[in-house]
Amino acid sequence: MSADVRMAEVAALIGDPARANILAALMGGQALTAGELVYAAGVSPQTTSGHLARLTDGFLIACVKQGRHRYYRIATPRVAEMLEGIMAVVADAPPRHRPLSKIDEAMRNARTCYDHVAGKLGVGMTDALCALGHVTLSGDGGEVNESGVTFFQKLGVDLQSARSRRRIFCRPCLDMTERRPHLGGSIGAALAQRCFDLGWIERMRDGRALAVTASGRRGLSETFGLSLERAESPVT
Amino acid sequence: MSADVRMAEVAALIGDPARANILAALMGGQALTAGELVYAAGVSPQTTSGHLARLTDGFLIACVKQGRHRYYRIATPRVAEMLEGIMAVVADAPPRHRPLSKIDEAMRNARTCYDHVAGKLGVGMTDALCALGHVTLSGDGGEVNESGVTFFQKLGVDLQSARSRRRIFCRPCLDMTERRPHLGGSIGAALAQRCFDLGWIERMRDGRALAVTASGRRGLSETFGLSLERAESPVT
DNA sequence: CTGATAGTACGGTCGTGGCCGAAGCGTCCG
DNA sequence: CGGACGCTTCGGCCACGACCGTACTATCAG
Repeated sequence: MSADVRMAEVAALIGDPARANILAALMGGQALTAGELVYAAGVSPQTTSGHLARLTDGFLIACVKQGRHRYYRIATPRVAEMLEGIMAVVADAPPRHRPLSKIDEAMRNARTCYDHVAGKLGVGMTDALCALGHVTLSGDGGEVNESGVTFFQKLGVDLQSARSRRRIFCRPCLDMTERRPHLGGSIGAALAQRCFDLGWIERMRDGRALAVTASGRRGLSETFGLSLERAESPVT
Repeated sequence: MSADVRMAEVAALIGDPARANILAALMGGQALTAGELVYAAGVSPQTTSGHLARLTDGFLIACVKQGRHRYYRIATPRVAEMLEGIMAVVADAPPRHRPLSKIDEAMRNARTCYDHVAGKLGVGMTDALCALGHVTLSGDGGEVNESGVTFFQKLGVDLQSARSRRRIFCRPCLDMTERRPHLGGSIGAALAQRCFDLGWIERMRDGRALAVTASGRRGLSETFGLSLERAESPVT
């Protein structure tokens, strides 16, 4: 009973549009300053500050001071997973009025989803991994096959740190825009990290959207057999 | 952007105490009548009815009419997983004021969590499965080992229907009261179902709490090596 | 020191939404 | 058919909380 009340409190924190915008922005995986979050929230600085304080009190986000800036980030991976869960329900249920074509083209192409890759690129890589038999995804879970272990090691993905305890974990994360699963979990995070390290993808200046570099285009084509639309060239 | 607004809408639905109580009650896995949910919600029938309408509109719960009753249930497994995610965050973060000793003894001992077993019993079974090497759980995922496949088959668990696509899925679900993971996912559901079929556990009259029967005590002891406290005898 | 920028705290206004009483439908029973 | 029951709809009351204007506290640059 008491736990239900706490559930309501947490949900109510997420249930305000301004706060939801803030959390969605932070789901990009980067820590952002209060000022940047003012822009994301779409309300005044004072109001945003209040929201940030409440989210911090509720342990949904954490704050570090740095000079005269304060950087906010999602508090824990568990919080990120919770938000993914909500977004999955949202993406799932409703052919509601707008089919949300207002989302930025670059965002739909490639973006981060907390700590892994989403959008057309994320779904494409995931499809390739499944098609090549490296990974098997079911409706609500998945696993890395033998060939996948070899594949990831050859690619230089750090499987060690991806095994949070004993075994690599791998799970589908329903893509908000594509309405199909992309690779999440610790293996998804490790793969994304490796793509950054290889210089295949870079964050665009708006933070969450990703640009595929020239070497990335080559690498992704050779490794995953992906041929990417011209659209992802670093326009901005 | 538009997706964030929808996220806020869904979260706001959960963010009301009365509605959170309703959803928590339905997380027992059974469909309940509006009348029963009035009791769970803790508000008047009219108000509850309004809440039920809003939850239905938001696709979080579904309703079937049956005679003069209306049975409500969680709309989809995805919604259930979302709620589990929120409860995991709640159970995770806070040593808040009350260490919630107000929860019913029977509930803490054994209860359903949507479609699988939670509480001391659920955690106990899960620990046993891990200790015997049948199942491996990591922080955010898990898998059934070779010996586990044999074990479950011998127990009569329907592995076929537990493979939602190709492979059995298995994941940890953070126990609200025990603060440790118990077995969730489709394999958790199948195991719970088998325990019901074997007559090892039964729902107590309040719906969510479970009673371990005499044969259940025997079976759980032989199969999992669990020795249960006397407390779970069907008191009510 | 002054001025500029980043961020927070306070106080008052206002709208959304939760709540209940009363009343309205369907369903079942004798 | 009349009445009880299950549940919903309607209307009005009230409060919580989101919002902004103003004012305040850090940090940095010169």
